[in-house]
Amino acid sequence: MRPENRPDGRTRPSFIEQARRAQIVEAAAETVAEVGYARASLARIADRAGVSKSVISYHFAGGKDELLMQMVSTFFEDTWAHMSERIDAQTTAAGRIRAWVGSQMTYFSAHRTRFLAMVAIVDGHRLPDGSRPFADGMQQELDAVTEILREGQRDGEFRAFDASGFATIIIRATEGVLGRWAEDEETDLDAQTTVLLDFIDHAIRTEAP
Amino acid sequence: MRPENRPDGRTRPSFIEQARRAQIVEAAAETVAEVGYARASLARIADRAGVSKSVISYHFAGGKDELLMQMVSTFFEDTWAHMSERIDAQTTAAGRIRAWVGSQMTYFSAHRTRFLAMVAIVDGHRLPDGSRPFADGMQQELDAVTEILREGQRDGEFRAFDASGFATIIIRATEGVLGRWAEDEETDLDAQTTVLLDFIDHAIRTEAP
DNA sequence: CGATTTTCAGGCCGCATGGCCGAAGTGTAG
DNA sequence: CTACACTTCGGCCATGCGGCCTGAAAATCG
Repeated sequence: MRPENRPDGRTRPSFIEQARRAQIVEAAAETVAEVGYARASLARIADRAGVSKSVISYHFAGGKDELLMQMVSTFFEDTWAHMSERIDAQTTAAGRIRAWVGSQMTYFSAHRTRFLAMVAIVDGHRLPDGSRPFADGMQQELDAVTEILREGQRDGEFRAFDASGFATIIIRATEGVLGRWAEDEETDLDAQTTVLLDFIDHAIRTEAP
Repeated sequence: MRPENRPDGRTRPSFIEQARRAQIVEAAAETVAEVGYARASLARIADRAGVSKSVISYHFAGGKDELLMQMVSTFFEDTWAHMSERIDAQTTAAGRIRAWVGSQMTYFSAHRTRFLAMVAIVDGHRLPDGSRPFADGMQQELDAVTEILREGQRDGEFRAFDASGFATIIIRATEGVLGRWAEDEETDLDAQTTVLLDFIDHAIRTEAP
C-alpha cells in the first residue's frame, strides 16, 4: 500500500518518489508525442520508462488521468516560467507581444517532445464526464494577451482593432507555426518566428501617417 | 455476406446503401464531435445511428478506418466545392485570399459538427503504422495559398514577405478562429471573420506610400 | 406468388486496456 | 541484526474495443 502521509503535509516526497514521477512523466510525454494520445497506453508508457505498470499506479494514485494532468501542469509551469521572465522584461506592449510569441517559440524549440505531448493531451484528453479540462487555462491565456493588446492601443502603439479577436488570432497562429515545425523537422523555427513577428507587427501597429 | 459487384463497376450502389452510408457517416461525425476521437467507438456510433454495429461493418467493409476516412473525404469535398466556387470568382489575389478565409468560415458556420469532427479526426487518426493520413492534404492546402500569395506579390498587391510562412499563418489562424467559435457557442463568427480579414489585410497588403 | 439476393440484429471472439492485488525486494532506523 | 516502511514486480481481473458469424427479416425480381 502507498504511504498516506502527504495529505497531512507531514513528510516531504522522498527523493525516489520525485525522481520516479519525473521519469514517468517524461516517458509519458515521449510516448504521447510518438504514437498520439489515443494509442498512449499505460503499458506503452511503462515499457518506455523501463518499469512495470504497477509503478505508475503506485506513484500516481489517480491513475492515467492524474499522470496526464500532472504532465501538462508541469510542462506548462516550465513554459510559463520561461515566457513570463521575458515578457516582464519588456516595457512596451509591442515588446510584450513579441516576447510572448518569441519566448514561446524559443522554449519549445528546445522541447519539441513536450510541445507535441501538450498539444495532443490538451485537445485529446477528456474527463469522465466528457468535458475538456484545459479550457480554463486557454481562456486565461487569451485574456492576458487581450489585455496587452488593449494597453498598446491606449498608449497609441497599436491601431484600433478587436483586441480579443486579435488575441485569438495571435495565439492560434503561434501554436500553428509551432505545430508546423513540430511535424516537419525541416522547418527553420527561428526563421518562421521572424516571419510570424513580421506578420503580427504589420497587422497591429499604428498605421504610417 | 456482402455483394461483390462494385469492383467490376457493374451495379450502382443501391439506394438504401447510399442512404445508410450517409446516415452512418453523419452519426459518426456527431459522435466524434461530442465525445472526441478517442471515445468515439463503433458501438457509440451505431447506437447514435440507431442501428447495430454489424450494419457499419456491412456497409464499410474496411471497418472503422474506412468509415472515418470516408467521412473526412466527403466533408472535405463539400467544403472545397463551396470554397473553390467563391475563390475562382475573384479576380485579384487579395480577393482570393479573402474568399479562401471567408468562404471557409461561412461553410463551417453552417456545419459546426462537421468542423469539430474533421479536426478531431485529422489530428487524432493514425494508420496502423502510426503515420498521419491527412498530412498530404494539408500540404496541398498550404501550397495553394502560398501560390495565391506569390501571385499577389508579383502583381504588386502584396508587399514582400515569406509567402510559404504567411500561408501557414493564415491557414492556422483561420482554423484557430473557427476552433474558438466551435468550442464557444457565444462567439459571433461573422464578426470574427471580419476581424480576421482585417488582421490579414493589414499584414500582407502593400504598405501605404 | 415464390425464389433469390440484400440487409440487418444479436451474440460471440480475441485482444488491449486501466486498474488492482499479494508477494517479494530494498532500504533504513533502532 | 532486526523490524518496519517503502517500492517494485508479475500476474490477474472486468470492461470495452473492433471485427466476425449465423440466422432471420426485408427487399427485389421473375
